[in-house]
Amino acid sequence: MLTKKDINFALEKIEEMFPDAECELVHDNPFELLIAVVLSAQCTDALVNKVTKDLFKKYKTPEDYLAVSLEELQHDIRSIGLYRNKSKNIRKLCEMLIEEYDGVVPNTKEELEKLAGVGRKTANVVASVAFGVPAIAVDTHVERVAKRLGICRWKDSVLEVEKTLMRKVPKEEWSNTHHRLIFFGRYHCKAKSPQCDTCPLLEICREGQKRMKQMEKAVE
DNA sequence: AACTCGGGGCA
DNA sequence: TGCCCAGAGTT
Repeated sequence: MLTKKDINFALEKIEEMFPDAECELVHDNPFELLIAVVLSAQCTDALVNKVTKDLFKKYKTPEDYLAVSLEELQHDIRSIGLYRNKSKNIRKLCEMLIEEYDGVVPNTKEELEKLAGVGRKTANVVASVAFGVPAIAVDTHVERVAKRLGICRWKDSVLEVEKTLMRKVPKEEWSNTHHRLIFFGRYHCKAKSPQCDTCPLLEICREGQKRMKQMEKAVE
């Protein structure tokens, strides 16, 4: 298992690789960010941004999403996929915001996660990006990277990955950490083709060293 | 713990 | 043209 020192080394190296890693979703306010992150499940930020560019001109408030038919909302977000579930969740989400929070997006992870369509990952992203709450959002990229590097065990659940990261990373670095790991996972430590041969983290990476040894054996 | 939703991106 | 995916809800 990696030490805190190793992880700090890894995060510094990743920051050198991706100095401007940050949330790529377009958002002018917490409500728009919340909608954008809910829509982003299982599709790229670029695709979400393509949809929200027009969506946010048409829908400004929770009331706006409830003012149109479900079919109309589905049509407006259809190009991102999973649109039936997401449109229903957004309507429910907006109802809850109006009922329980007077139309204002709550600013804690706990309150956010209770909203429809909002899981732990979405709650953490919104809390940290919109409200500056210390949080580490663990998506498939972060999970894969943490497990490959050896920050946690392969069998760990997403929740365990998050807890381990929070334990081993200083709190003031939490909000930066998930963006760094997401970028690293997306562009370098890819699911199918990790680029270990050019990776600055190789010296501390459990999976990377294993792969390089296999490469050497294959040559012999 | 496994299954479902889904159009778009990419090999 | 077929495979996979920046999650969350349901069973």
